[in-house]
Amino acid sequence: MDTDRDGPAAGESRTVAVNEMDFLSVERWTASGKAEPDLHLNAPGSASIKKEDLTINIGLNLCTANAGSVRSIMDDDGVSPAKDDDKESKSELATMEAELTRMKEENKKLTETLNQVRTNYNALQMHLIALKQHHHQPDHEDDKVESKSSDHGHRGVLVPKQFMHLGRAGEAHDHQPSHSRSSTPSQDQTPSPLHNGTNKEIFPFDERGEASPDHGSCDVSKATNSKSSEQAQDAVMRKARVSVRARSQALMIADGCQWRKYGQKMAKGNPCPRAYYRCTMAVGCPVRKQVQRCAEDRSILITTYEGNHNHPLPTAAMAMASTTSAAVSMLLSGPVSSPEGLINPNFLARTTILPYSSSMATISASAPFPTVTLDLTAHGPNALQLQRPPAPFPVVAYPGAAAAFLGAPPQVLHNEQYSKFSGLQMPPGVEAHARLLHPRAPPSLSLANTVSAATAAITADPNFTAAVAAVISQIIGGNQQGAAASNDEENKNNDDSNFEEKTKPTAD
DNA sequence: CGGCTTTGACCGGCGC
DNA sequence: GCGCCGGTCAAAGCCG
Repeated sequence: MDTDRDGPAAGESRTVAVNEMDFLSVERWTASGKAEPDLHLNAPGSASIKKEDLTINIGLNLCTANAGSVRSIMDDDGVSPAKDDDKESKSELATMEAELTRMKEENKKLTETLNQVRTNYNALQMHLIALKQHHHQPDHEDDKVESKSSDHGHRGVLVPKQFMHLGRAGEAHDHQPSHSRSSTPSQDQTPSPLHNGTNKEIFPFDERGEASPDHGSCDVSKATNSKSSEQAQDAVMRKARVSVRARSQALMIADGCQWRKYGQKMAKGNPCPRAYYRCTMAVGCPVRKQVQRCAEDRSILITTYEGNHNHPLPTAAMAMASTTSAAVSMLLSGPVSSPEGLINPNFLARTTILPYSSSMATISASAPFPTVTLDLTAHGPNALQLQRPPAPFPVVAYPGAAAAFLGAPPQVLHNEQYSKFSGLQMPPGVEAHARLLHPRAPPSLSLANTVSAATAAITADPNFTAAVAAVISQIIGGNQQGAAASNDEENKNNDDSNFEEKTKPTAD
């Protein structure tokens, strides 16, 4: 209880009451031994928060920590030192309870403030990145950023849409013409319940991928044409997808969502028909998916997701969703020129720590739209492929692959998930390496690591569908709902078992 | 009877 | 401008 009184050495940072909001819970101890607020958003280029925001830290921790933590914090503040063996503590206890209640109420407001801070942080980072991009590519990149932000100036911040909202849900607010008919449900959908009001939440399957305007060309002159580039950009924005290749004999993989088939077409170059499904778990959910067998190997089922759910997902769905969303985050992170196209340096840097993934990132210039391909069938180095348009994304690079995911609820990927990953599938030393790269890794540890681990785990298991269910669901789904995780345990298990049951006969 | 699948028609984007 | 192609619609039929 008194441990918090003795702070670490001066200048040393420590984390207090690690919890859902631990990425904000950093104190810096000064030479005087006094903890002074030094809050950070745990992200690349983290932005400090003003001193008055210390209340965010305290309030949030109070609401999530146990009573001991509460007492510790209060001790630090000298408000009401609790003494368990003292009868007089009764009144102090009442005071503490009142204080706790007050802070819980305050927590709601602070959470909103926090969301705003995060929004502003992302906005600032986007702006910084845009400036950096401008520094490296002064010809045209910034023009697009500025034109883009001016188009959506009603949001009040200079943030490329690409990173603020990856899914189709944003279309309703963007007043963009849809490529489909105006009567489609996606046009008038309501804001997602998962949305925290910051206009930047990344949903599971949130992969509109607002990206390159000139996705089919590197022509600079074309890029300087703001009008045409915007149009092309809009087209790509709607099209970023996540494709999952899985070896299965089933009609489609069980991903935890309910789907309704609304069409089937014969696609060119593939004798197998392509089936079109839309999510029916909620009215107006814009998520669609295409299911098609691979022309070369018909035992491989290719499932392509597009759009973002406007409803909470079951655990099993969250598992796949988180993984694919993470992949999208990487896809949309910063580009780096390569002879073949574009490679995200963060992705490479992080994925290559896995022995399985020495060359996981490959670029397909044939992909008309940014597409992440999670190849769950491969046992070789190409288990995870990134496909993006051959041209650079016009808006900005996003140097922190995980940063996009920071927009998602922090419980999506978290400590336990990471440790589960580590314990289950990460090779020895990899986790240590990862932590070396990211000393405070768990809360926002690179998505690349997560996906890489998932891919490695899956590819290491010949029974890949069982691996998908058992590994990803356990890792991500087990904690995806924060406090509800424990309650979901049974559901998770059920989902997992269902998943396995559905897919088992198909997994070789 | 409601929900789902099937399937031909329709629409829009894109390349030539 | 035309044709190709991907994606979607919607009527009809099926199923529990």
